[in-house]
Amino acid sequence: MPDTILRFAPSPTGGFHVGNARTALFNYLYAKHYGATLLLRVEDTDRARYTDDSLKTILDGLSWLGIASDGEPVFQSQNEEAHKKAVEQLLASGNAYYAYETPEEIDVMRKEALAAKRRVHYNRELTAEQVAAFEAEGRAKVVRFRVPDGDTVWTDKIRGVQRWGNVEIEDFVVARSDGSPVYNLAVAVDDHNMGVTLVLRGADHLSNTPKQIMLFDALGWDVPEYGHSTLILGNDGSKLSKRHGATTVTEYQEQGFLPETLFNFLALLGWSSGDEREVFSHDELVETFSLEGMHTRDTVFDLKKLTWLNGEQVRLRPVDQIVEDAIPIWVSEGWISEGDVDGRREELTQIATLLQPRLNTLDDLRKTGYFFNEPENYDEKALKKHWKTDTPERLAAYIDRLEALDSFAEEDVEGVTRTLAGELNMSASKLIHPTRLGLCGVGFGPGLFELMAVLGQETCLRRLKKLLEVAG
RNA sequence: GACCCCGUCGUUCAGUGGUUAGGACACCGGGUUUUCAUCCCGGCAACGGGGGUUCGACUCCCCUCGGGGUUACCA
Repeated sequence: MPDTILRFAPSPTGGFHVGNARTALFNYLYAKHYGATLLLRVEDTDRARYTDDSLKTILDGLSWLGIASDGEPVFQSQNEEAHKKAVEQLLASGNAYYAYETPEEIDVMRKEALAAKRRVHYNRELTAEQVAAFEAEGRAKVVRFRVPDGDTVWTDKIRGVQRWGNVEIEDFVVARSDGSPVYNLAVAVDDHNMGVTLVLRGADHLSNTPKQIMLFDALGWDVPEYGHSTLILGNDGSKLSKRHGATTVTEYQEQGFLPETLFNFLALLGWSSGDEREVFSHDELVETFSLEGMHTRDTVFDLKKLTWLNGEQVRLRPVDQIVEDAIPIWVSEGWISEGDVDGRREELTQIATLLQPRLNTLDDLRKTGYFFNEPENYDEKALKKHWKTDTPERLAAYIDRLEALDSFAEEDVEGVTRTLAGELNMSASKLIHPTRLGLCGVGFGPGLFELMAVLGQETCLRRLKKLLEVAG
């Protein structure tokens, strides 16, 4: 049994759409799970829309996600000779012909075809005189594939037997009037030349498959196997596009989602393990993946679930990794500088430890300025709720106690807090809430005592005194 | 319009002839906690409809309805 060769064939004409990323992921998982080869082919034949930037975005996205292909990428534009040769072969064997219809004529033919409920019939049998006349006229000609009679059938690895009546497919263009190859031809030729044996792609390619199979047949080549996964939908049920919000890997990366989250989430969009597990690591996914788990039902991209999953993945990361994630964000906020990092690593690690359980996205790290700066104002709601008439007096007493502490470790701070509360015959929360407000400016955050220990005695005292001044 | 794909809670996955139709996200309660988050407990909520087949259908078949995709000298 020959090795399975897969390919991922993005077209660098824009961002790295999550749907494409998912296709890449399924190919990758298949390759890793079943021990196949995954090739990367860059479909750069649309010169008008191609950009280097887009190619870089896709390549960066793949490596960010941890999706590696085997060997060097193939650039479709460099296979033009092979494409042309195939077109000539098709012409020579009578499987393709020159068509001279003008766009205007095609327009009319389409309307007729629509009215007659059939496909467009192009003139397949031009006489030598007609050809000479068109040439003399200087009419442009394209090469069209002569779609044979009968059905095109394949057994889809995901959907089972698929049958298309060829009458539903009009003679499609394989080479433009400038001689350049059109998509389906280029794909068939490249897949053949790269030795591709299994094409795994989205359901949006379902209608291309019979065309490509016919091309393989006409060229006398072995037809690869095909498997078509689902479509990713927006929340209104239509194919996920810009109007639904973020659609590219890059955007999610920028919003603070982790690569392992996308990797995990994308896999769940069109595949499931069969059991109830949903949180997977890279290795678990490779191990658990199977073609049998692939779905045929389109799935909606649920941002809420992605966010939840990201929280799960954040909690799975080692805290040192969270520190690394946080550093560039805190630097960009101006809270720390690159130079600080090495000297403050222990402190930063403590902060990350407190933050990790309550992070949904890395972006949440941008709301943690109180670890680095004094609050500039105090949340009004929290102030109203926790600032009573006797609060200043109690806080003053609390400050005295804190000032007297020799050790500012978490348990010492907690001890002195509870002791004072006991002496004043009140609940510790009467101290805790105003203190949090003074330290953070907001009414929520990590456990107060661990927070205070990380901030340190001096900082806590300074901030509490300021609060007393401003609010008291 | 034609062709194709799909049809279980709002979303998602499981269920493959006999189940109180299960899990997750979201949502709503409750517990834990100094707050938030985490965590724990509980609740809400679905087999689109109609015919068959069968002793028995969410599961099989047909029709219908609904949603989506494709219908290019884009990829």
